[in-house]
Amino acid sequence: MVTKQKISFAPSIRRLPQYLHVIRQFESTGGDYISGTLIANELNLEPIQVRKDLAITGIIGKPKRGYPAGELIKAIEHYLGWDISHKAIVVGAGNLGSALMGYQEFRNNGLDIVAGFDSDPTKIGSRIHGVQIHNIDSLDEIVAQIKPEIAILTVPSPFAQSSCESIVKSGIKSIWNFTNTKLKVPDYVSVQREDLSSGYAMLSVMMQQLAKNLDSIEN
Amino acid sequence: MVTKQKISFAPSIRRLPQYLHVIRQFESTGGDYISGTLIANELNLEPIQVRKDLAITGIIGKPKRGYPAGELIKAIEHYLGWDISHKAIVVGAGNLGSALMGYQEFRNNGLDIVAGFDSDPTKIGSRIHGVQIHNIDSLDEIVAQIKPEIAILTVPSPFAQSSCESIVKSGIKSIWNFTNTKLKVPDYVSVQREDLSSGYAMLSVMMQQLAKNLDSIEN
DNA sequence: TAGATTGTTAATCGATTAACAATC
DNA sequence: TAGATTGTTAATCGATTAACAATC
Repeated sequence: MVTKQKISFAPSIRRLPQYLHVIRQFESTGGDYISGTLIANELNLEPIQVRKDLAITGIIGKPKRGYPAGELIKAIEHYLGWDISHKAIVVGAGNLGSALMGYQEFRNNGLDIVAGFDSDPTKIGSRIHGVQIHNIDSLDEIVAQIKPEIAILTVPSPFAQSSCESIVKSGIKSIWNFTNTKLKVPDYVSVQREDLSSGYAMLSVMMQQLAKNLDSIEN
Repeated sequence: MVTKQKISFAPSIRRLPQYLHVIRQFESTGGDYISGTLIANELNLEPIQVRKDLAITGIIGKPKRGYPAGELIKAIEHYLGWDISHKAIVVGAGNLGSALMGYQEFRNNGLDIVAGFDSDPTKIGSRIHGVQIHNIDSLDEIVAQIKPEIAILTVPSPFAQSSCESIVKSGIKSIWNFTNTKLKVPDYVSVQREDLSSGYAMLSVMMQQLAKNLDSIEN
């Protein structure tokens, strides 16, 4: 049986795209070797953390000089699988779905959104950011044709579970879930949850600490 | 000096909204006492983790019965500050900004989006999901009037830093950053970064493990 | 009552940070 | 060369999980 696995080094993996961004910028301005210290300064992190994180990609740096920027970019991209193209569909072509279809950053990193799906007749047949929108009823058929690896789920939450089931039935095994619904999926399907509420919770607690700090200064 | 602080219990705080969602649903169907075990089952977590997390809100449960649902909801809401209204503005009324303005989940949790800002003349003066869109040049003025606590930043990344500076100058101290830009802000301003790339990185690594597992089964 | 569930205390696990020799 | 930076090994820190007495 394929057991649901935890991803090791999750915190490091989540930081890699930030590094990639900084290193690409560095390279595009003609930079040659980039040090962990420089990356750390740019992102308000500790140099040792950057070095440890980069090590998981297999890159070897040069003492005193840093890491060869070009190779480092390739190493991160390869580690993340961003050096090859991944076809994806967007299920739910509302505002959020539309935003994601137009997100250039994804395309730069191998995520190729090839189709959108919606139930709204005024959207079906149109193109959003160049992506053709299909009737959600034709999901099975079109997935069979174009064989995408990823489904990005951006429907309103009441439709999340049922849409998810259509996606699973169509044969897609990776779902990026932007709804606030905990999806029930078979073991062989993996779900990455993108939970805006959790970010809002963090923001809220930060705000309370901010208020507390101001109080303690004033009094 | 107000030093930039780390939030303790961040992982627990991030899970609280999920619990809240489950408990509200439970209560709305007439549920009385809800056990940590039930919540854990619903979210594929360990009961002990749920109990530990709930404990930080100060809730006291009853052995054998669980937690009083109504009180538990109030405790979580209060811990997060979601029991009082927080005025927010959205800077950048593109697709993502529009999606957030229409996100009912936020309104249910005290986040009151009272104005949007954009530089596009066709948007200025209109309403998106009921929210009035203003010229970004009038940010200062309107913030002075309505005194929002939070700015949600959804401009294209080339404008992120400059928009951020306008926000800071206007006096707002909490920024929810949906751009992929690392913002440079004074010490007394806190930024919550919502980084879609990090989610995509996790998804990508999950997909690789999926592929590896299938391989090992086939061979 | 019996047994499920709580809260507490301790053990484990993994991530971050520190220390430092190696080196370009 | 001198010194900044690497990679490795160890120490610390915090989060998760386990064990279990208390109890409704």
